[in-house]
Amino acid sequence: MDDGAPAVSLSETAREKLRQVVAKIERLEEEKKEVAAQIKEVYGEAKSMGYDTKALRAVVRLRKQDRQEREEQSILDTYLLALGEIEPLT
Amino acid sequence: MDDGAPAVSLSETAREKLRQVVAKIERLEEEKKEVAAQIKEVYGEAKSMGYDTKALRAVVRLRKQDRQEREEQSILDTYLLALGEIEPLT
Amino acid sequence: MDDGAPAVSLSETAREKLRQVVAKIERLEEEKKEVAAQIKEVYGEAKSMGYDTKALRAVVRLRKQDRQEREEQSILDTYLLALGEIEPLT
Amino acid sequence: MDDGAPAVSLSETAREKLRQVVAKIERLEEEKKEVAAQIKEVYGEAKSMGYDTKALRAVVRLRKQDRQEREEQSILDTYLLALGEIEPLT
DNA sequence: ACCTCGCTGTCAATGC
DNA sequence: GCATTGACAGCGAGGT
Repeated sequence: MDDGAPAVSLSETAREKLRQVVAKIERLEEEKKEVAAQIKEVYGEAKSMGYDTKALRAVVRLRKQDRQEREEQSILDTYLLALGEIEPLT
Repeated sequence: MDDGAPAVSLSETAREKLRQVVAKIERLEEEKKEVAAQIKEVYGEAKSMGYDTKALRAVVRLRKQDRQEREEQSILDTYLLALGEIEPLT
Repeated sequence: MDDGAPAVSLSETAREKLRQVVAKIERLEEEKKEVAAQIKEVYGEAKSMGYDTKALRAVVRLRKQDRQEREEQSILDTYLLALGEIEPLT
Repeated sequence: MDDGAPAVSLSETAREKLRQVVAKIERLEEEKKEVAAQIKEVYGEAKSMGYDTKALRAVVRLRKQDRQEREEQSILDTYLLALGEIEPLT
């Protein structure tokens, strides 16, 4: 049963703090939404310029993957180097 | 470096087992696809009978939500109350 | 303003028909859900048999792609080439 | 057959334009990522202050839903009424 | 360490 | 036809 009554009460101070937290999150989510809209816009413009959107997305995706793989590799190298498993380029 | 050569080999038995697993998954995905097609079909028939498809989908969606939403409500109420959500949104 | 009152009324016959349509859709969606659960189950079993689930999913995905794909790849190559991401065949 | 050779070539001008488009998208995605990280951070801080993160997320989600849902309700009510999901205003 | 859940990004379908 | 919206699969974080 849920009668809608909260199980606990919050002090006014706590409520105020909570409000701030939620407000901050919502503000940031709004920002994120705007940036997402801008990205969409760029794809839209590209499309109306004759670009193949799907391929364009694929390019961006692949480049991201490559970046990640390289990143992982370099951390890995750092570790291996630290462990003396590989030699630095002399 | 990845020369494309597998790091390990599978016995014939293991290969056979793998084949079976993949086959089973693919068979189930096929089934799922068929059911999805049937659903689409029903909406199609409904539409050609004059139903407002969008509204129909909304009904189904809402009924599903209603079935779900019946959890965590208590703690939630505390927060919502604190945020003044019990009052109309300004 | 939405006072919750429907804009139009439906005859009893129409209501009955509507009920049937919704029921049929919900039944099919239930089926679909079950099949999805079975797929998940297969992956689960595979995992507990020592399979690398992520790799397994990749296999299934690639096989599906192979079945479909053999398009757009050339546009993609064009883009990647333009960006210097891949090398032309010399 | 896909031998990896692009079907078409791009002029230098076109290549430059493509580069710009991709660069712009990547820059915006970077921004989005940063904002997402900030959001995550806020949740993290909230948690270390003793908030129930799950509930907090639920609050944010519900408030978003509330802001949205205020559409199509009229036709919808007709259908829901027919299905006995809601009662007519007596 | 595993598992669940939520989020994100992609793809297809529908309406304008 | 394009734009919007919804569905789905994949990934990652967080909790147990």
